[in-house]
Amino acid sequence: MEYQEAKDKFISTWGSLGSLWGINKAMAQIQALLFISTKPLSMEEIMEDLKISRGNTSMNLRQLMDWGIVTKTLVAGERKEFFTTEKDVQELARIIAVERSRREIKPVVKVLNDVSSITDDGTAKTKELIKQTKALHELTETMDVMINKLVNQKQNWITKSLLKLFK
Amino acid sequence: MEYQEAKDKFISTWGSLGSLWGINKAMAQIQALLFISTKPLSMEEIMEDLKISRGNTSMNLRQLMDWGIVTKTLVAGERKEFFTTEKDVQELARIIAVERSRREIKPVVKVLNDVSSITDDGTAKTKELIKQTKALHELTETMDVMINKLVNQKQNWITKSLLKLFK
DNA sequence: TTAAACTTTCAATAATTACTGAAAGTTTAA
DNA sequence: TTAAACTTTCAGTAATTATTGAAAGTTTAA
Repeated sequence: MEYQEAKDKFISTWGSLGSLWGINKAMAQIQALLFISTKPLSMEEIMEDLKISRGNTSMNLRQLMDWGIVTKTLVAGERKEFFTTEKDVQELARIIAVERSRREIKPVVKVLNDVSSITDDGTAKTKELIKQTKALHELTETMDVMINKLVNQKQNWITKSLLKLFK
Repeated sequence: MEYQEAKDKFISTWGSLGSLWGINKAMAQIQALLFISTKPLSMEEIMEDLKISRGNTSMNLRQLMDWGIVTKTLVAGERKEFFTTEKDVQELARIIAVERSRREIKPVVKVLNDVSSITDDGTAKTKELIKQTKALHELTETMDVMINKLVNQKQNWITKSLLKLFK
């Protein structure tokens, strides 16, 4: 396997993986492309490399910037905009964890809390609903706390956590 | 908010959440319904409650069984099949974690390993591809190991882990 | 056996989600 | 200013994914 094949394989795998963790294919592919690029890329270069339209590129770059994963970079002497992604995997993982917590987990915790707080009318089904959603609420919240604490350890957090868990 | 409203809210929230962790809406809704039910439910009851077709119900129940989250239960004196879901949230979380590791993480680790093992032809771009995919490989593998070890602690694993991490 | 009760399969279709491309908008250099 | 260089927006369309429903398949009781 030589460069081009390996590159394509990486980008397409990362792309289809994206949908699993809640971002779309193009978004994940753009990030992947930037991740292995040796220099900032322009919209033009991204479109050409991934064979996607200008509109699509623009929209997905914006989303990546909203996530805080990609940033605009100025290149001396160039008028157009260039883009780079966070290159440190641990930092990348931190950003993603925090964003997912904010976007996905927090809203769910809220709903679970609301649902589990309905008044107990004494019926078995109400009791079961309360009991189960309470358990889910507690679990989800614990996991969210865990993620947010882990992530605050910054430097080398994943390895550090692994060590802590199994020493 | 009384029972029916709370129930609907829970089922629809869980349903839309499903797509975030890689299962479809109907599948997540069926699981949610079983999760708060006080007794095993038949296909008929599930269809009616969620207003989905027989075919859809059948296919998604199968998937839930493939995941190991839902099981068939026999009800005395009844010919048709009844279904129940794992009721313990911690056990549920364990099953999901293990399955996701197997279905999603493991294949990615393999691709990353393949890609990062290409021969270094000395060019900057090849060096960058190798370096970055190696870093990603290492991280992904560490996280996978972490998940699998955590999950083997069985009883009360989430709370235990939280304590370990922050004592 | 057979036929009723039930479940599964799958082609057709609906619903959702992603993508394009051209027009509108913005910025910058002259 | 203005016009070239560039980016964003968004209605239309394409691609993907989920759902239906009816036919085929299976099981069980008589």
